[in-house]
Amino acid sequence: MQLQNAISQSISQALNALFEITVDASQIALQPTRKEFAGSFTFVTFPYTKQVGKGPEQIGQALGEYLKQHAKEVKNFNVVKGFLNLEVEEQEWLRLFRGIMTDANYGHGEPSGRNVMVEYSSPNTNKPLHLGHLRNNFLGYSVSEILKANGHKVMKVNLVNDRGIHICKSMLAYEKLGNGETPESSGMKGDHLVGKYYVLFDKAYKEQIDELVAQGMDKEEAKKKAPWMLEAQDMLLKWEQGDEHVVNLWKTMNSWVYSGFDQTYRTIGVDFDKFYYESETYTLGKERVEEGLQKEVFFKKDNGSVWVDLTDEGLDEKLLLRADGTSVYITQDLGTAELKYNDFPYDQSLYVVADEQNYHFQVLKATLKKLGKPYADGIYHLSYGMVDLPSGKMKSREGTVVDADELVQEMVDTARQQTEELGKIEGFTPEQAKELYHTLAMGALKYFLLKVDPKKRMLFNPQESIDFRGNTGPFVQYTHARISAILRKAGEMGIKYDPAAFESFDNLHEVEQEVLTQLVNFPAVVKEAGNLYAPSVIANYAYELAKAYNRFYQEISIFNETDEQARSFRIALSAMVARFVRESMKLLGIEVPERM
RNA sequence: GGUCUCGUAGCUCAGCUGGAUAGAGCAACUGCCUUCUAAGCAGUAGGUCUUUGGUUCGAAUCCAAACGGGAUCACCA
Repeated sequence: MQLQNAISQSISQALNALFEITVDASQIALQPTRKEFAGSFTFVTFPYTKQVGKGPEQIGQALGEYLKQHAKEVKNFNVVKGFLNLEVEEQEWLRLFRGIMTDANYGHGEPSGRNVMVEYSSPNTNKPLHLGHLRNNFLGYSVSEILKANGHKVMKVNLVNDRGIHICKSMLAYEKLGNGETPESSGMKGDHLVGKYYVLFDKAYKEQIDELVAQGMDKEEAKKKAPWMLEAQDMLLKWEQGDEHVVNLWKTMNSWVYSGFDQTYRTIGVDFDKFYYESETYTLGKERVEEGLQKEVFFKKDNGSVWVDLTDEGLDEKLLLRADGTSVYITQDLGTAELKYNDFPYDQSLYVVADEQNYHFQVLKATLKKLGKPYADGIYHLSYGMVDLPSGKMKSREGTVVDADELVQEMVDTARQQTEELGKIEGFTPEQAKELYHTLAMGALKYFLLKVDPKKRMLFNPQESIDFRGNTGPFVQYTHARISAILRKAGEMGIKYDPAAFESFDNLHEVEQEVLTQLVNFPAVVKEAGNLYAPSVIANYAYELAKAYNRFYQEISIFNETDEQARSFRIALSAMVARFVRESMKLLGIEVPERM
């Protein structure tokens, strides 16, 4: 970073000295030099030909000569067409490297003073988590870590969707068919037990519809008139009236689900600073509607329903309150936005929610803007695509889902199998082995879901289990394990590798240079990932870093090196790679093993 | 139909605010373990960057249109 800035400065000066044109250093973009050419940074001269009145190669030559003389960082240069490739003095690289070694905070932004709230997970309490939720959870957790690394204060929240007709469905089915079954009596995890009754409801409901249709009823009509649907609606009404029996059932079943979720959250390694429950927030928002009516940014229709007109924003009119005065989905969100802001005055509020709700969040933001809320601008919908199966979209009700707990278990099994096949399990206690399998399984899974741009839909094929080779989590983890072995050995041999141990080393090998370039990039990568809310940027970086290191590892021997300074440098380089692999993976919520 | 979004190798995906001959992994094929962990490394092969126009010295990248996939447009959540 500083290196590039220094060179940009010099180029700015050179342009001024040679051609008498003024270009601010911040406007001078350097790009990494392509592998085929000598050099580290490339400056493109085409854009300046008009201003200067000379050809691109001429400019490149003149600039190169000037920089070689005047810029201490520049060792040499070459010009290919309009591309000025600059070779950097090795001492500069090594100076940077020593700086990184002694800066424990390297790559982490200074405290920004900005507050960011990240809402993610936000499950329904009527069914267990599935693969789609995993993408959500990993994204939310990782983005939070990345934002923290950028110096922001982050609050992770989970808005639990614990009320509504869908919850009543599983409650009703349980009452009808449950026979007092409990997680203890059935041996099922609580969320799975409740999910079972949700599916049972749907099955019975469909049969009832078919029956009514067979009796000659219209299908839409049948959907509304099916007996269990009517009963579920009745149950919802009772719940809202505080009916003791219904509320108790609700509490019981919810507690089962929560203990199930807790277990899953622990397993997958995500957590939250605060929980909101929709059962406590669903009445909020009506004051906001009232406020909007007073400010005359909302309007009332003849039947008493309240609307906001967003046609100027390219959206439609949107209902905010029903004619009977009850709230709809968006009403609640208006309320919770205010509640969240009061709890934690944020500069930004991220909602990690699937892209099927893109429209909803546009409306939410536009509506809060109409209300003149100061926090409206900070609202950002971090939208992500569905995870598709080869058979198409996942649907909980139809049972065509990849269950999160099952998937994790399968990954653990695969990890065990692979490790055993490779014979890498010697010297592990059973506990250590178990821990390793879990680390690898979660590494593979998280990396798989996070390396892809969130916006894109992605395909998951359960038949082809997630890979442990190539561009994967375990590949990166493996690199860390390898380095750990080296560091252990260096420790046993008593080899020092602090900056003083390679003080006069200055003979960088090409592959070492590449590793170093990657290390130097880390802060820029963290920043970019933070600006874009993109864990994929980090994942790709971790992969590139690991790849560069593996090449170095293969080509250059460390312990057979007779030059002590060179040997120390290589160990130090390894140690730094391990450190930034670990830090990158931490930003993805992935742990790295010492041995594997 | 309106709006949003995606379209890059057989498959899954990278390609930052436009730059050189478009990159990885998987799958296929070739080499490399008596030397720091082969979950690795090196290599071969695989492309009309959906199409057509535009802007530019220069376009996978920006703009427009078309085509194709997906989402959404409820007094559901």
